[in-house]
Amino acid sequence: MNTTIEAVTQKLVNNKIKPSYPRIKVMEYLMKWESHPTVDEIYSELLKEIPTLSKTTVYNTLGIFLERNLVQLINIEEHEARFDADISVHGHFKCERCARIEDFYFDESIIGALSLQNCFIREKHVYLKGICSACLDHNNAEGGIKYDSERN
Amino acid sequence: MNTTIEAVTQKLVNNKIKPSYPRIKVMEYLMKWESHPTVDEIYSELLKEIPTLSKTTVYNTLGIFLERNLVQLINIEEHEARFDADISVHGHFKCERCARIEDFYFDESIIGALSLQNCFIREKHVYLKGICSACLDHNNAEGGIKYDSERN
DNA sequence: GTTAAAATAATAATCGTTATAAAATTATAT
DNA sequence: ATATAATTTTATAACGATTATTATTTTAAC
Repeated sequence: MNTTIEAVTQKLVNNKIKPSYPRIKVMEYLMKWESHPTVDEIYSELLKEIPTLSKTTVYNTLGIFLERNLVQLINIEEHEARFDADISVHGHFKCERCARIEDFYFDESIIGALSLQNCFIREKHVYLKGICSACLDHNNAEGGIKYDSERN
Repeated sequence: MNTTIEAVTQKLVNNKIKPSYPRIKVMEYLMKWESHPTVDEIYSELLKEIPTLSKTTVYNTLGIFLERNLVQLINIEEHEARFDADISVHGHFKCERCARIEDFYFDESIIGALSLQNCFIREKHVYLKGICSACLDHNNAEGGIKYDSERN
C-alpha cells in the first residue's frame, strides 16, 4: 500500500476531502499501521508530530472518513471504537489475552444468505474473540488453563 | 421456548444463580421478546411490573447472565448494547430505516477458518446493516432512492 | 489585502455504564 | 423465632468516550 504523503493526499482529494495536514496524517496513520487503532491511540501518536492537534479534530476527521467510506468502524468491544482503512469485507479476531486484533478473510458470499433475500446490505461485519495461537502456546508452556485450540 | 416462571427459575437455578424476582423477570423478558432489547428497554418495560426496580439491578443482572453465558451481548451500534437470550451462533441484520434487528442463521464452520488455525475461539459474531425488504418495498412504492436488493 | 468560508481547537455537555455505599432482603445459626 | 451474616437491591456519585458548542485559526475568494 502506498502511504506516501502524495498518495494519501490524492486519496483524500479523490474523495472530495480537503487534504489538510491533520487529515493526511490520520489517514496515513490508519493506512500505515494496520493495527485498528482507537481514537486515543491515533490522537496520542499524532500529537508527537502535531503538537496543536486536538482530539475533536481526530473525531471529526474519522467521522468524515466514515461518511465517505474511506474507513470502517470496528465495534468489537463496547466503548472502544476502532478504525480500519481496509474497507474490504473481512473479519477480525481479537485475542482476549494479548488484545491484538488479527484480520482474516473469507468468502463473503457465505453471509447474508437465506432469510435475508431482497434486503439491501450495506455493511458486513464478522468478528471473533478468543485466545490467539501465540498466547495459547505461552499458556500451555506455563501449564495454564486448558483451551481447545481450534483446527479448521 | 418455555418462558413460564417455573422454567425461567429452573434455568437460573441450573446455572447457580439465585432466582430473585428481578432476575427472573429480566430473563423472562429476554426469552419472551426476542427483540434484542437495550438495557433501557428492559428497564422501562419491567418498571411497570416492578416499580422499585433500579437500572443498576438490570445492569448487574445482565452482567451475571453474560458471565454465566446465558445471554450474549450484541454490539451493532456503538453506545447501544443489546442482549439476546439466544446464545447459538447466529447473525443479526439491522435495518437502518426501521431499526429492527432480524436474526439469521448460517453454517458457523464457514468463519474462523484459514489464518486462525490453532486459536481458541470463544465467541463468533456476525452482523449486517442495510435496508430490510419491507422498507425496500415502501421505498420503492414511494419512488425513493434506488437500492440494489440482494439476492443470494 | 480584505472579507468570507472552512477547519481546527478549547471547552462544556451528554449519555451509557460502572463504582460506591446504604438499605432491604434472604439465608444461617443459635 | 430471633439475631447475625451474607446477598441482593437501590440510590447516588463518578467515570469516560463521544458529541455539541463556541472561539480561534487557517484557507480560499474576491
